Amino acid sequence: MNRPSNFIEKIIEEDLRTGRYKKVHTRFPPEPNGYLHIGHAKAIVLNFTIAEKYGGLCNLRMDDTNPLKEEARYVEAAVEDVRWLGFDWGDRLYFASDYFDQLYQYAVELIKKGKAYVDDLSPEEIRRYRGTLTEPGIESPYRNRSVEENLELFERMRRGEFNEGEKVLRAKIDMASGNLNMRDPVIYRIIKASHHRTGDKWCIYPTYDFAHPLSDSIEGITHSLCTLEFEDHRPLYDWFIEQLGIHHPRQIEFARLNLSYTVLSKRKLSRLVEEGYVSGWDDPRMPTIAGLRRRGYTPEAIRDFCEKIGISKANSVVDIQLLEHCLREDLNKRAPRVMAVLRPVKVIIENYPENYTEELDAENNPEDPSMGTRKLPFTRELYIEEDDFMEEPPPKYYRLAPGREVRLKHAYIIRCEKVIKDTETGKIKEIYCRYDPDSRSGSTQQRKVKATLHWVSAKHALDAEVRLYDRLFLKPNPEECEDFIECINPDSLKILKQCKVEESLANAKEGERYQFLRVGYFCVDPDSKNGHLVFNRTVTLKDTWAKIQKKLMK
RNA sequence: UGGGGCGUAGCCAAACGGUAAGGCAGGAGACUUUGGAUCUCCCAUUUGGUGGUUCGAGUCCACCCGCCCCAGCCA
Repeated sequence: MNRPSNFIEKIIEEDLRTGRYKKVHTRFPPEPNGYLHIGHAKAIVLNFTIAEKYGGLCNLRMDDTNPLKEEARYVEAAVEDVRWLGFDWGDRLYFASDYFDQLYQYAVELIKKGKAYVDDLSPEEIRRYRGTLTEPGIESPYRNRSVEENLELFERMRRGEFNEGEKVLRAKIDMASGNLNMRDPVIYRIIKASHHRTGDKWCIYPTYDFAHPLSDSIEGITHSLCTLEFEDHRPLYDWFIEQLGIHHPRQIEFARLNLSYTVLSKRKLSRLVEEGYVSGWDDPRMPTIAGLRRRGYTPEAIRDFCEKIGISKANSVVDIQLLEHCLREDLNKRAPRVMAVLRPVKVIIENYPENYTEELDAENNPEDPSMGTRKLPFTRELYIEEDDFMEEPPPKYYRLAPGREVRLKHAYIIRCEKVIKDTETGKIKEIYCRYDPDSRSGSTQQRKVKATLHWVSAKHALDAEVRLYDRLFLKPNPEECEDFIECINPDSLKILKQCKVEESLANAKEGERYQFLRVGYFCVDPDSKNGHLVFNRTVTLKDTWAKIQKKLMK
């Protein structure tokens, strides 16, 4: 077995060695109140890969203890996302709500042991009685009710005899504890709402703090991996487990993921969706798994990223460029190359015969010859990219310009003879060139030119819509703005409708990913229909000219 | 000022008490029929600080400094 790759694996190996646990059983426990995002992916990858590495299992469990916030559509989305990432939980898709009967019994047991009581204090009173960070709390006047009375009251709570907020069940621990979580936390509350799974069976629901550790125990989880903010809930979880004398998982906390130029809190992501700043949870600018998928990310790239960032207890912000690096690295190996011209300008090859089409061979992926080749039609009239021509080229600009020669990818070397401009706007309308018939790609002649351009045959090219996505936020830390909404990048989406793509893309299917030569990686959006191609820009290629330009600007 | 954590490069992150891995970003160059990819080289005399223990300290001890989390009947 490989060496432990982080502190959690070290602990697990120690536990296995000392016999504290005989096997490893983890779980990924999302609350179905929103879509899963890249931060969840970190936890998913961690839990599933650890289970696999140590020959154990990982459950998928919905922590659905609050019917006010949870919805079935979110569980469906979560299931789809985890599966898409490539993980398998067998038949172990569980729900905390499956344990409501058991949890109720555990609560009754605590009452019988004198370790829980029904409190009549209002929410405001409970808050006031809790004390502050520096002062101890005050015990509720209802704290010392008899076991019988508590049992009866709790049963009546269950039967719906009280209103929401009228009564709660609290653990009886220590109102003077320095750890606020131990100051008699609420473990059951009255919520008269129907639950997405249990319907109207219950009107009292366990709190997360009660349900979570006990659900882990019920499932026989050995290592409960969670984020740092639950570190000081651990004594409470241990307390429940010990009072009840049941299986004791070991909780280990790690730092949650933060990513530069993005927000990863469900509250903020919901706001982006609800207030319409994005088109939905799966908008390609969203850091949700669904958004990344629609953007064209591969599960492999996301998993690789999750492994590269490591696991520790230090709060950190990972540079989004690392995610993009993992993406490019994966796509470079697998994406077929095609030619697409985003901002077309016409090129006419004066010395090329009219009404003549030549079929040129083009490799589908220079990184992987097994992906084969395809035929590309070459004709007298082509489109090239607007930025690939400059009438007055600055230094270090190697592309087409009057009198300059460039190669057309997979085709010939052309020389620019003259340009026709729109007399009114001054915009370049047509570029007239001559080609060198002896310079065809693959021919023995090896003339060198400084640049190679991508192109499409005007007659054959297909029209396409291309959506250029950029980062959603302008600042590395969107929290810097008073309201993170003000940090939104107004140019995070640019739609280009006049793009020209090579005809081989005619049957491109939803979700397929391509490299548009020299431009970037793109994938077919679900909005794409027969006769109306829509591509999303997944990520650009590294553009060294852009870098040179940036430097010259300074 | 109570409790719980965390400080190793611009960003992540390794390092039985034995002389600071790796990745990203950045820089320089080679190569190139994608200015892509690839390749080569550079990028911490020092681990928040100060003392101490030790032949030897990022690792052990003491004190100090800084940052994060907790006062939901959210998770």
